Amino acid sequence: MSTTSLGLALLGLLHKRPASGYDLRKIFQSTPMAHYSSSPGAIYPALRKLEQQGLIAGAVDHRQTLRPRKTFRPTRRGTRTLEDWLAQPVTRDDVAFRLDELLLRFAFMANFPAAESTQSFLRDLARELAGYIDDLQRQLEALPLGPPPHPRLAVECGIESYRAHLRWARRALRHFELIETQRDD
Amino acid sequence: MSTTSLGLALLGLLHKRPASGYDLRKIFQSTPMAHYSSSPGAIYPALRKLEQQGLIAGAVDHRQTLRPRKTFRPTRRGTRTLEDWLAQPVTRDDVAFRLDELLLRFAFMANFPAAESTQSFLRDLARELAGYIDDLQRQLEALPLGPPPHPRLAVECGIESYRAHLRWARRALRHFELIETQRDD
DNA sequence: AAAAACATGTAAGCTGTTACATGATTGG
DNA sequence: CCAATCATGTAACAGCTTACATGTTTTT
Repeated sequence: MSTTSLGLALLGLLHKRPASGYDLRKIFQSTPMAHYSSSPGAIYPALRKLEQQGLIAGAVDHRQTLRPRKTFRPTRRGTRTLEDWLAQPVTRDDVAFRLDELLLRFAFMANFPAAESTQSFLRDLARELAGYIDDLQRQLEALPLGPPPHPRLAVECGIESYRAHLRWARRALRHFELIETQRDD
Repeated sequence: MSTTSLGLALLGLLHKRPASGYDLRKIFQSTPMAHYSSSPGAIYPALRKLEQQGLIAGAVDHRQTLRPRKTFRPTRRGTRTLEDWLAQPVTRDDVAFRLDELLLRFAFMANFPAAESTQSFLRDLARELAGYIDDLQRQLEALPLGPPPHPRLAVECGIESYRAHLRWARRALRHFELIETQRDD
């Protein structure tokens, strides 16, 4: 029943712009979204499943071409599913295991400008990132001082990557807060 | 035929210390290696496959307990497979899609102190990270200036994360170079 | 003695990969 | 017209998740 990560990615793209399976594959190949598979064996079945769930609807283009070209767009239920996903709380597990998916959610919020959800998302994200960094720091302290230095260095790499994400989240939050005060003028 | 990512992770852990399936699951649950699944349905079949490939060998402990406890350790072929993996060149694709796996490789190099491979690994890693950051920068420049700012911010998040990795790799490299000169004294 | 945790596994089902198939359109 | 590329898929298979099964040791 539930919608997979790939399904939500497809739903988000289709909400921005209706597209065919081939269009979507090209997007996955050519943009930073390349982390999702562009293989036909993944995308076409995922589209069919979304259609069966009533989250997207396909319309066939007959104009000017013999070969039909099927263009998909989200149904109202699909849009609601997408909004629900974007509004999910940010958990520690999301931060630890699905950071990419969180960034994807953030990117898709661009198409729902009404909500102030972007700011609360970034606040929650910053809070969970800070908490997870503390966890990692504690794991680091528990490690032997070596040699070899590799285990400590590997954990330090993770910590620094998460710190970079935290700095980014705080900067992005300031950016949106600034925009808001400007708009109030 | 080929060995999966999980298989290599298991092989690396068993090279450090022979262990049973349950031991390995606990490691995956309790350490920064938690990104790999700790589900029995993943680990036990993976161990059996490694055994069938002749990369690990299981020995049954009968002492003091009715229920046998099967402890695995790598065979010579398994150790060679592990070494081959650690010695693989670092590619752009590794950096873009399998950064976690690269970090795992780095961590396992702790158990092969003979090789100076750690340093060449870090040099290659830094080079590929720098190249990939350039790619992302170009993708960023190709994006519209918005609003909404989300797409650009998302790409910037990726860039900053990769920059953090690059700084780490350079620092780690200096660390090993320093150790080497100290040892030469 | 009962409950909890230890330890090892299996089965069903889903997702994604790789490789292939098929016809349509476009460029030389 | 032939080749390449566009566009849409299918089939076989591998791997993982979830849920369950089973017996053992330890704790209460």
